[in-house]
Amino acid sequence: MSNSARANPTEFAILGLLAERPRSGYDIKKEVEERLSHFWSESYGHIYPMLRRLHQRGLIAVSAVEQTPGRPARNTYTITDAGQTELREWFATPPSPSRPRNEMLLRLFMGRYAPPGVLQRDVQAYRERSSAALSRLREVEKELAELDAAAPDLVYWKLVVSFGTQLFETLEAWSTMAERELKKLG
Amino acid sequence: MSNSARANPTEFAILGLLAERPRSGYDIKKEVEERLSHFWSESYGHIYPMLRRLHQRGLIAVSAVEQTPGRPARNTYTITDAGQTELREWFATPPSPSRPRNEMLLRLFMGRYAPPGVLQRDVQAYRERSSAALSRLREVEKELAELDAAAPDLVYWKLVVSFGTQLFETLEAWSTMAERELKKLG
DNA sequence: TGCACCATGTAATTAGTTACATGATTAC
DNA sequence: GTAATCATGTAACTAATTACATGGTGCA
Repeated sequence: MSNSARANPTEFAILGLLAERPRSGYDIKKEVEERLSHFWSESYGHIYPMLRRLHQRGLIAVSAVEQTPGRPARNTYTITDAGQTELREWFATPPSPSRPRNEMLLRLFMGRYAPPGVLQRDVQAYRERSSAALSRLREVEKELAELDAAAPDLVYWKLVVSFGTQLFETLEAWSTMAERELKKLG
Repeated sequence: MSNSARANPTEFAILGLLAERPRSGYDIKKEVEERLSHFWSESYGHIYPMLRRLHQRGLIAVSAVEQTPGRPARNTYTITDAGQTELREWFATPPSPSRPRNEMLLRLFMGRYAPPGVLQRDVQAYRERSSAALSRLREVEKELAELDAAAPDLVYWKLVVSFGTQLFETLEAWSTMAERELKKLG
């Protein structure tokens, strides 16, 4: 109902994080990077204007918290009841399947025009990123295992993390194979 | 060198397809859908303006081909030598890692706020899309197997397709598991 | 002295989608 | 007759990034 102009997923990423606890714009960005980075991303240039919009729409409240003197005031945003409602209503409309855009694969598809060596480097970099993401997620997995089994988020977080580990294992394996194939070409 | 404003991958998707053979804007869109859809996407609203820009920069040439009378003329675009050079130079700058945006996972991450049943439907839809993509790619795999083994593109296309099959197998498996877990929650 | 981090935000730009507009042909 | 496909494009809009601007704190 609440005629939100149009469901922008960024809006809900923010609302969802604020539903956990109040945060500043800076915190939100950090949180996205630390906990959502394997499936989500946001930039300051998107977060700050969006916070203002959410505030105008009454979905979040702001409080300027003075910190240790001299430091800039921290704007802390809290989700309102209207925001809670909006968040829950978001789930009613199914997610739009994202149109994929994998530049590395585009290059590989056009491999015929690539100077020698380039694709091997591309794939290698891809593998390295996949491996790094994988080790990071393995750590997260351990952290989750230590959480209280009754935590209401645990099931969901485990699913999200296992998505990541399975995905990056596959990407790592594919990259290794692809590197080998490309090397054969000389 | 050729000071291209900034490397826009869409530009190279188009240039790469035109390097294979001359095509119309309509053809390009179809080609992207039929052959690149598991890792790339383009819309008319992006392709047509981009074709004009590429033409202005001398990277492609146009010829209005009259067809059966009454039909609109088909604008056929051909890559120029400058375009060929540009395409090859593109490979010099490494691909920018795409920032991920998976709305289904965002919803799952915030699963605590979801009304019952919603996430199961989300994941189910995700699995169905993965399965569909997988069967499509299996067919493509068969088609590739029948191609001339000496075709210069074959190695690259096989790698791209195997990326897809391995990816979607993983996504399918994960979805099946996730559906089961979510069902347990009631 | 300099770097990393804390902290907020705006401006300019690009990327990219969706909706609109038009109209013929072909196959059912 | 009606739906799908062929075919081209523009206009309006939204999403989102990058670069810019500012300045303090704490640590090595």
